[in-house]
Amino acid sequence: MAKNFPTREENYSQWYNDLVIKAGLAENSAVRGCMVIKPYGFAIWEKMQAALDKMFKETGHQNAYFPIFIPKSFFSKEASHVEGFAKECAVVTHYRLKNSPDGKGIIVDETAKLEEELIVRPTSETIIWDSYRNWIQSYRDLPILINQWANVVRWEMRTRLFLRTAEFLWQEGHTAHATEKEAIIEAEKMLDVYATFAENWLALPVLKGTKTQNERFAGALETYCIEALMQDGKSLQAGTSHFLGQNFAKAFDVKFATKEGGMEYVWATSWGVSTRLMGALVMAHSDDKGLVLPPKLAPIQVVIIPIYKNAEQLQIVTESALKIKVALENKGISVKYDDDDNQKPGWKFNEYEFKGIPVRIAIGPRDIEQGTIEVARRDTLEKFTYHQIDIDNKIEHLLLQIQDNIYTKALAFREEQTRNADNWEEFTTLLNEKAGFIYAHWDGTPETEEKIKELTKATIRCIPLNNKLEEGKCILTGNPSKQRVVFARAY
RNA sequence: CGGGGUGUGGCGCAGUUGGCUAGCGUACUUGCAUGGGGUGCAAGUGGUCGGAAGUUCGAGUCUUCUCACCCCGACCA
Repeated sequence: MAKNFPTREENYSQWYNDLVIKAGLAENSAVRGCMVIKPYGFAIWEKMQAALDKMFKETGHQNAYFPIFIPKSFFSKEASHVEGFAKECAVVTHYRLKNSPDGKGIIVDETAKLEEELIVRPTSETIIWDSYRNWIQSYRDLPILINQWANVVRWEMRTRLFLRTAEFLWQEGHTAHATEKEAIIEAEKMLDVYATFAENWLALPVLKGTKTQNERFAGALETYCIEALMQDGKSLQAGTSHFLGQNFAKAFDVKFATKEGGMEYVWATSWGVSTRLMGALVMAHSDDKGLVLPPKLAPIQVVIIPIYKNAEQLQIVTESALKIKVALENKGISVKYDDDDNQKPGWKFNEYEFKGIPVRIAIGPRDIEQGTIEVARRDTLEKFTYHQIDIDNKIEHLLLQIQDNIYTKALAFREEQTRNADNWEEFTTLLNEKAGFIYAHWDGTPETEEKIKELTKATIRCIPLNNKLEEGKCILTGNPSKQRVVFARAY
């Protein structure tokens, strides 16, 4: 199953594609650009959802659901929003099919043309703000803190499993506030939620920052983002949170009566993370032997493999194995006991390594005699012999250690791949040799950013929050600059 | 959407200037042995060669069209 698998060194992009497919996370479907998320991949996504959903609720948000279809006219109400998404929208024009007159298959019934065409949502700001108009009259109705879990469609030219697909799953938060300050605090708070999630669950260190004007969300006044570094030195935008100002309130005429009796437009935010996080998870931690999953997101945290020569031995081994399984499960650890007789232990070892199961326990007759088990950890590929006494606490502790180690390793990698460039030559040399994050001065103009992108394919990933101010000269134009920004090639 | 590449049992591949019954590895099924790092031996199942049309006595092989996927561009909150 996992043979003929390229190394990261040989072909990083092939390594990723093969890994996603061969580990059973997802596959391509009959529809171009759309993926099938398979049970193992979906189980990981569900764990992400559960953790995020809890964090959203803890910060006062409620879930709701808005339609997948958006009337075309809604879409054009916010000018920059339309401009940003128009090129990648799927459009519903008819609502009926009929048998083809020539008897060959089925065709669109031209008489069933929609009065107003519907856009399949690429994001839901417009349809949601159209509802908010009816929900908001007074400052007493604010804030509105809503999240929805949904699928969206963006007709991408070039797709890759999880990283960029035509249809993807995500959550989108849409909030409405009485004041600018409150909205900005909300946008920043949710960015923090994302960063915390990335670090604690995905074991992925992220840079928090704001986007430049060029990279900003269509319709936003400020876009906050978390950026993560992948093992090939490219950056991946892992989540965004937008301060939308009053743009959508004005477009959809959402006003509220203030305490003082005036009428004001509502302030808005939106924020989202998607199944792209699955791609980030894979690319950040996995190795040439397959997936490496952080324990907190692994659908199976521990696999137990029996070693035996005959039915009699299997029975004895199974008895011990199941005791361990129960003890671990009582600790809330998810355990699979694989007593499938069709595969040999060696085959299973490789298989579970490929699937990224954090901890593997092997137990055989020798262990039974000695009261031990063999424990192997996926992240370091080390093997240990543990006494069975107090095994639940030991494994629980080991899982925490693994989670921690995966994060530490990713952080060390990022630090190693983060450098300063003080002039154009240093900048291009770094980009060509190592990529990674490059802190460099930029004169602050969209034109310069555009030019740098043209010349090097590197973009400004973010302007870090709480960035250190420092006088310098733009690496391209030599114009004065007050701070370094983060450049990288990106997904 | 432009340039390049690949489509042959589930997966990975071979198949010569068109020629006979389309082959190999792996997986799968069965049996026996084996079992602490992808187990060995033996037998067996499985393919309208991506699809359509054409050239030909004869097409996996040649021609045209088409579809899908991969790589590089363009595009990408």
